[in-house]
Order: sequence, then C-alpha cells, then structure tokens
Amino acid sequence: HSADYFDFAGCADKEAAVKLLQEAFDNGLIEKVTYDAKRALHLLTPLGIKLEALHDDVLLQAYLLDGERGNYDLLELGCSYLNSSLMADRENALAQAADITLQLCDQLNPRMSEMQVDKVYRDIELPIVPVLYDIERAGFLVDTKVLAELSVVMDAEITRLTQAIYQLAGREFNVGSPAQLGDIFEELNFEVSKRTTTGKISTSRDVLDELAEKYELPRLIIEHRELAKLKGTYVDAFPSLVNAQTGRIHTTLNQTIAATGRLSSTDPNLQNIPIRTEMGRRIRRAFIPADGCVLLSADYSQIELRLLAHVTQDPVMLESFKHNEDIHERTARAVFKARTPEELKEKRRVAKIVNFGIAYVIGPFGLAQRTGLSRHEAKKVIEDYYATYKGVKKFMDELPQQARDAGDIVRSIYGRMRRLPDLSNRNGQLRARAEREAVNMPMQGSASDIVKLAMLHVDAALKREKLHAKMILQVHDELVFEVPRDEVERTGTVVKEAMEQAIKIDVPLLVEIGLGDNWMSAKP
DNA sequence: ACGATCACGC
DNA sequence: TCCGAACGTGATCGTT
Repeated sequence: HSADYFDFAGCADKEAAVKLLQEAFDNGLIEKVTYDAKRALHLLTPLGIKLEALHDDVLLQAYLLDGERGNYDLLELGCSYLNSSLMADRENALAQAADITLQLCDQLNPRMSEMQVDKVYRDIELPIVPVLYDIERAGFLVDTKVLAELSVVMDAEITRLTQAIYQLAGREFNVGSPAQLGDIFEELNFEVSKRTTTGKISTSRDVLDELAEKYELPRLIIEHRELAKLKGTYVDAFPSLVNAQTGRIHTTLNQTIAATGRLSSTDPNLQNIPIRTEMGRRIRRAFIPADGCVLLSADYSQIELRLLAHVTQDPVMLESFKHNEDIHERTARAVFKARTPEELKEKRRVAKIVNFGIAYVIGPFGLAQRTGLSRHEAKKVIEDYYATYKGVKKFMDELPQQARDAGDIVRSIYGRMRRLPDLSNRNGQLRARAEREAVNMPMQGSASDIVKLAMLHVDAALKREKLHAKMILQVHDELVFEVPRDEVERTGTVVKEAMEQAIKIDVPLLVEIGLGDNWMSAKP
C-alpha cells in the first residue's frame, strides 16, 4: 500500500483529471484511507466521483482514541502519534498530508484494537459517514416568508419592551449588556446577592426570576432576552443560510466534537431550534417538507432513562419499563407516595425533574432550584429516590471507582471510550465533576451509539424497501424524515421497526412517530 | 481574537 | 468556603 497525491486545483484539463480520479476512487479493490471522509464525499460527489472501499478515516480514529483532544489537525496528529523522523518534509504540503494520513492509519489501527474501540469504529462511526453526508446534502426546507413575518412581529415587540424597560430603569442603556443591566440593578437598589466569577452582579435567568417576584423590570428583561435571542439566532440568521442552488438549509453534522459520542450541528445548529415557548414554536413551524411530501419525526421515548435501567440493572426500573409504565408516574407513586389522581398529576411534574436530574447526578441544591422544594425537602427526595431505585444508587456509588480501576476510563455499551483523568485528581471539585461525567457517560454515550445504529438500520431498510423518504436531521434522540405523501404509512412502519430493533437491551425501546406539514406539528 | 455571560436544544 | 446538572452552538458584549 502507498500514499500518493494529486493536485486537482492546479490541473489544466479538469475533465481528464476527473476521469483519472474516478478510476481510482470508483475501484472497490483499491482500499482508501482518508482524513475526514465526509469532506471527501462533499468534494468528490459533485464531480460525479464515487468513493468505494473506504477502509479507514484517521480523523475518526483519532476521535475514538481521544474524544477530548479538541485539535485534530493532521499535522498535530502526526506530532502526537508519529516518530518525528517520519514527519520529514515531503516535496510539498499535499504530499506530506497524504504521507502522514497513511502512516497515522498504520499507527492508530493497532491502538484501536488495544483500546477496544475498533468495534464502535467499524460497526458505527465509519459506516455512518455516508449517511451523515446524505443528510447534509439533503438539507431542510424553510419557509422564509413565515420567518420574515415573524421578524417584523418580534421587532415591534422588542421595541415596545425596550421603551418600557427604559421607563422603569429611569434611563436608557444597552438592554443586551449584562454588565450595564447590573449597574441598573445597583442604581435601583435591588437586593442582588449573586455575583459572577469575575465579581460582577449576575443577571442570569434564575436571578431575574427571583427579582421578578417583586419587580416589573426583571420580568420585561426576561421577555426581551427571549425575543432578542430567538430573533437574532434563528429568525434573522436563517434566510441568509438558505443555499441558492437547493433553496434549503444545509447544516454540518460534526462527528468528532462531543466527548460522549453525540453528533453536533453547526452553520446553522439545527439541534437547538426552539420548542419550549410559543414564539419558539412559531419558529419551528417555518421548517416544512417539500411539495408532495410530509415531515415524519421519530422520537425514542425516554431512551436515556431506559439505558439507566439497563446499565444499573435496577429491578424496579427494569420492571417498570418492561411493563411499559409511565416512568415519571411510577416515580411519583414510589418516591412521592402519590395516591389519588390529583396527587399523581402534581407529583409527576417533580418526579420528571428528579428522573432527568438523576442522569446528571443532581444534588439537593440543584434539585431545590429546579423544583421549588426547599433544600431540606430536596435532600429527602433524593434519599427516597435512592431507597426506591436501589440499583441506581449502587451504580452511582460504584461506577467512579470501577472507572478508576479501568485507568480513568468509562465506556458506553458499544465500547465507546471516554477518558476522565480527573477521576484521580486531588482537587475535590474537579474530581466531583469527573465523577458526574463518568456516571452520565453510560447513558448519554450509549444513547448516541443506539441512535447512530438506528440511522444505519433505517438507511438500509429504506433502501431495501425501495422507499423514497429522505433522512434530513438527527437531534440526539429524534430522526426527521421528508416523506412522499403516498409512502407515509409504510415509511412510518419501517422507521419505527428499524429504530426499535436497533439493538437488544434488557428493556424495550419505544419509538413515537409523528407526521405533519411542519416540524412543530410533526412532533409526537 | 478571545473570554465571559447568557440562552436555545436534548 | 465554594459550588451547585451531562452534552452541545452561538449571539453579544467588552476587553485585549
């Protein structure tokens, strides 16, 4: 095997060049090693060149060996993993890049086997590259007319709020500046205790919420911030991101960013489109299907809590999911002793917060803040929770030491690895953080394994069934498809089945399917 | 250019 | 005494 390079940009006869490249890339007998295969697909596909026999991607290899190194520049990787004598300059940068890529591949493959991340690499990360590429290329259709109208409405509302804020503040200032707002709070003699790490008065949401009980100004600031955020980040930003050729928005799905194996989305981030507030939902309604199509959203129900049951083997939680109970209701009854329907309704809300909080190893302080309970009550709730779900307690207690014994490493169920050197740090605060990250990894990491596996299975199933649905987005536990109207029913069945059977664990996986003429109404 | 702060999602 | 819930992206401010 050998590394070679070809200077396409500096090539006079592009047509002849493409033909040459095609012969090499199309040939399934010639195994290819890339640095960033998804980018290669973006370059090759528009030229009509297929990439066959993708054998390795050193970018993915480096990520799976160390998901937190942040810098995956090819030369940096070379410095880390190659003997410096092998980094000798070649005739030019292209030649050196090709050379380093192949050398890295030879170095990293044995390391992957050693660290047992070859399975997640071969079964998940490498095969999902073309699926991610297809999603990026497909794009999401956005109704820019809806956004334009929304922009006008929001602008008027922001102007109205700004004037009212000036009135209450007694003078004009930059409402968008936390520092200037802090000064105003001081001038008005608001009792503000909380400070930021740099010593300034905090104007964070929870401070505003507290002040809002007594004053009008913070209430208006909260409204202003919400609108300014939604308008600036989404409504006004999206129209310029519509691709002129396709008329659609094409995000980039980053495969080598998140420490837990999740994808991330940039330019724009389509994984944080609002849904909570009414204004937010109006933005979501601007995301629509193409003519003749419907949007289909498929959500894993409680995937992280199901994984909590699976990895902790907690008998109560396992049984609850096996009987397809509402886990929040179960918690409301078992932990909060809800008996009547009224009690159940009220306690379910808090139970839900606790259930999710557990996955992040929430403490009494955090739980109190999010539920309105006193710290004392919150402490009691957590104790009761662990008394009910004893397996969860045992897992939380034992996992950090297990991870230390494994060399400060935690893994997802598919073998994805996260290094947490701070598990052995003498600084208690850093160590506590690492312990929370350790406990969270089996859930969040395994969830991302499963969703990626599901994407592979769905992709294969749609092809096998000759369905024309296009996968157009992944949002951690949700897949979004654009589906021709006459195939909606069959597609729904195929998608649900492929996702629910993506992997066998000790609890059933449940997928909820929703259909709609926009992303909001498609949410189940 | 960069850190700090804030707010959106899961 | 301090912190206080995991993983992300990005806008804005204000300083360098």
